[in-house]
Amino acid sequence: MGLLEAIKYYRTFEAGQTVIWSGDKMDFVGSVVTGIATLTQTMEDGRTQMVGLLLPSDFVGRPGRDGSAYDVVATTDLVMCCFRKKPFEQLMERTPHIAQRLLEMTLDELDAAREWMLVLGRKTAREKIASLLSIIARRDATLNLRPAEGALVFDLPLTREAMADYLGLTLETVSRQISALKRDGVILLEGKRHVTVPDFTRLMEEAGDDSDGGMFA
Amino acid sequence: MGLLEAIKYYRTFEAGQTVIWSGDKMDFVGSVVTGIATLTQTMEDGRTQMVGLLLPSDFVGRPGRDGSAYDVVATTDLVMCCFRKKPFEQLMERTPHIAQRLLEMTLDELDAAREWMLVLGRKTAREKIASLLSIIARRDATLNLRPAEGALVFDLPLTREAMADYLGLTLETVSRQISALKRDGVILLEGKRHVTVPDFTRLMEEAGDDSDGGMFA
DNA sequence: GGTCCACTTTGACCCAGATCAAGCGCGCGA
DNA sequence: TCGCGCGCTTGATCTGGGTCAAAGTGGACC
Repeated sequence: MGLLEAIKYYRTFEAGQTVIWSGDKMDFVGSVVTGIATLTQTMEDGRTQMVGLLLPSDFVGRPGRDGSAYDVVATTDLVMCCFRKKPFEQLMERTPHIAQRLLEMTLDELDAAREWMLVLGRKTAREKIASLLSIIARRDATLNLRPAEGALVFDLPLTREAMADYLGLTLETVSRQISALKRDGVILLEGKRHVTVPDFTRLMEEAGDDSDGGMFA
Repeated sequence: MGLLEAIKYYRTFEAGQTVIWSGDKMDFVGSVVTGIATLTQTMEDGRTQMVGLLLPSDFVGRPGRDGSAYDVVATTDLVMCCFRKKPFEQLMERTPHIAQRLLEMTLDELDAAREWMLVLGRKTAREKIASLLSIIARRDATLNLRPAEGALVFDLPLTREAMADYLGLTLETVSRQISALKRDGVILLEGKRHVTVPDFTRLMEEAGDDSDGGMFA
């Protein structure tokens, strides 16, 4: 929509910077252009759980709600494309296709969240790590249009601690399980972050996700 | 919308009956009228995780997808109001407000799913049980328009096993923690299912949710 | 080149919750 | 009325992952 073009603007954030604090008023919505951000919830005693991983093209914000329910943090340098909420909402009223597109994206996110509930509730630490790696590998492959054949290679966009927050584990357990997967030849590591997956099917099996890799677009 | 009225029909299911199997083609969408249904995912080795609890007014199905990603099971006798998918989708094209309303509901579900990710990933067994009880109490109170003051009374709509599936626990742990909450006076039990919460604030504290009970509409 | 600091790995030990195994109680059908 | 079965409780034991502690990277900045 050209109309959206007219009211958009860009914001940039440095790695580590908080985009929005939970509870803050949020007067814009937007989407990630480049970089990675996370959505996290925190309990009073400091326990935290990541509830969303925002990659390029993902939508941020909630039309019809004033405050953010989560902390949004840039984990890498981040560029976002933003729209002030008011005009965006008005535009949505007048342009049905925006709501329909947004509905589709939200349903995708809901599916991802439910997939993640299975991971959090029922998988072992090793399976959790394998699940996260396969999701990152898959999304990375689709974003960069690399063929999902043979060895997959990518960089982990998250620290061990962020992975732990995503998976409901401690950073020590994350580190141990990654070492174990490396020892067992499921992955190869170069430095701390650069991962090679020689056999994606093997990784899927380790994730307990067997069957094929359907499920995600 | 009167147009929706024109194409709706009702289906009933008995407690325990499966409404849709994961992977099946689903040629309708709909919403719960009375009774309770669950959305669950199952791994090949039989581990299961509930990923949604459908109470009256909740929407089932996904416009724009053919198969169901989850098992949908009636846990009580169930009445659903259904629309064949094709006409519903066509109607959605022509009637923007339906998509907007659906978007709102989906965003609410997404929030609930994210809340649940915190429960699954970071809470202790006792906190998980308290969280589930407080959610059921809250939804029950809003549905039945009882004032949320003084003692809350409700019936558990789930077996211990279903609660375990929701919470990522075993049914033994669920049973033990419910006994513990009873012993500590957080709840009173009459029979296996009838619960009285003498002090809702206390329950919220046990859930680790402190602060007030905002969050849900 | 050195030193700092944030990130990571690894080890030793412990505990919440899983697993395995009996029993209990209540509703239902014969 | 009896007994059968399903849902639930309770106990004993085991273990995956948490906790606490210490050391190993490596890159950024002087």
